[in-house]
Amino acid sequence: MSLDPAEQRVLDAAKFCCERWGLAKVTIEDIATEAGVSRATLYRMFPGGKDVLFEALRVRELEDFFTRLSVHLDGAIDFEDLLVRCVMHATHELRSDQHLSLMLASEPGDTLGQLTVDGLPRIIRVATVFLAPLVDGYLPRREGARLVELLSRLVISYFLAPSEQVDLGEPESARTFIQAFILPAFQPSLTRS
Amino acid sequence: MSLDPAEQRVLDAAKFCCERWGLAKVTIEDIATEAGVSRATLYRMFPGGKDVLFEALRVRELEDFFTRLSVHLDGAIDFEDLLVRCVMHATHELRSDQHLSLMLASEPGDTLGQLTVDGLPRIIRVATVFLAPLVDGYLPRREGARLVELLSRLVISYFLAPSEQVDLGEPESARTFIQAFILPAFQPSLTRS
DNA sequence: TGACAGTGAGACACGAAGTGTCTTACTGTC
DNA sequence: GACAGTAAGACACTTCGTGTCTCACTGTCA
Repeated sequence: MSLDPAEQRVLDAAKFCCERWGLAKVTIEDIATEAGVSRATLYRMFPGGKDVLFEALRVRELEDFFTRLSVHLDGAIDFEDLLVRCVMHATHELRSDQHLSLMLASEPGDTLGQLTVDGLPRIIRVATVFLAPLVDGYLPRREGARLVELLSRLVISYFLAPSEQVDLGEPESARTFIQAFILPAFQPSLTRS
Repeated sequence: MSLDPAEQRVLDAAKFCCERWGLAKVTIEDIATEAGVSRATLYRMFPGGKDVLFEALRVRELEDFFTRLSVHLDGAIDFEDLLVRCVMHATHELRSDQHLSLMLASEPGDTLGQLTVDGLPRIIRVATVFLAPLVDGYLPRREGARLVELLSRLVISYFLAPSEQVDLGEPESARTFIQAFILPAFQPSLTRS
């Protein structure tokens, strides 16, 4: 979870190299050089090499994402407001993520995989860790997890393929969407509004 | 000299791949795939592989450069005007060259080498081929070659490291420069002004 | 001063990937 | 129907990246 400064530097270097050369062309050597550490040190920090390193990078990025998101959720006045803020600011975060758009442009296949197929379980896991406490007041634990998963899938889908009907980055549109498709499904389980 | 369309496509692909991944990371396979030809065809076109291919690319870029430059030199009214236009538009070309600035940013070492150490003789050679006919009316052949070499070196130097004193992209500054440092050296050899 | 943890440098074997050449089969053209 | 040009892929060879290991060095604590 908590990484020391040297490990953070290595992850920064990995991110930088990845933007510069693309995941497919980066070598451990590139990252070590960029981070100013030796290859030996890098393997000591991330035993398993490239896979483990990029796994750690994705987890860090994801945690940063939800940390930034959480800031916008604090002032939510009720359940509906919480969900609207959630999908809206998550959408904004995704749209303004430079690294993500670079990766989507240069290596669509892998990056899409990280958002949909291979990476989605992790996204949902981290989303649940961060958001579950916030919905805990409104829904039973199990229902909360279902909700977080549903919202994660929807936000990603609407981000990747924007809809003519719905723009989850717009407050009104997001509110209408939440009211129409989300709230009804969870109304029966609500412990308070 | 004259390349067929397929060879042009391969060179375009090489240029594109080079911008995307950098010279160090590009493979012959990447270029062949990008150009939509097989590796065998690529080796038939450029026997010697990567070295020969990128050599051909540099020559083509250089010829394009001087072809574009020549357009601006046609209306020169006298020797001084010719030289001023020459350094000014060459400077403009260099400054607005997207590919060049990408390469300078991503691989400064190699790119600088192509402008100064390894690549300079070729630059001077091509410059002489293109510009000698234009100065032929004013200077003996041998003096013309000396002049072209001198100007090439100066334009590149001022492009790479801009001066506080001189901006060869500015007409007045370029004229003052030519008058002060170039014309006096070649005045004695002038066959007409 | 001496144990100690962390690091850089580099050797090493292994496997993956890129290279350059070749053969074969296919396609369109004259 | 000969022909030129090409894609595809097999091939041996080389280079490069990987993961592990050892050793020497450095700064930090006792």
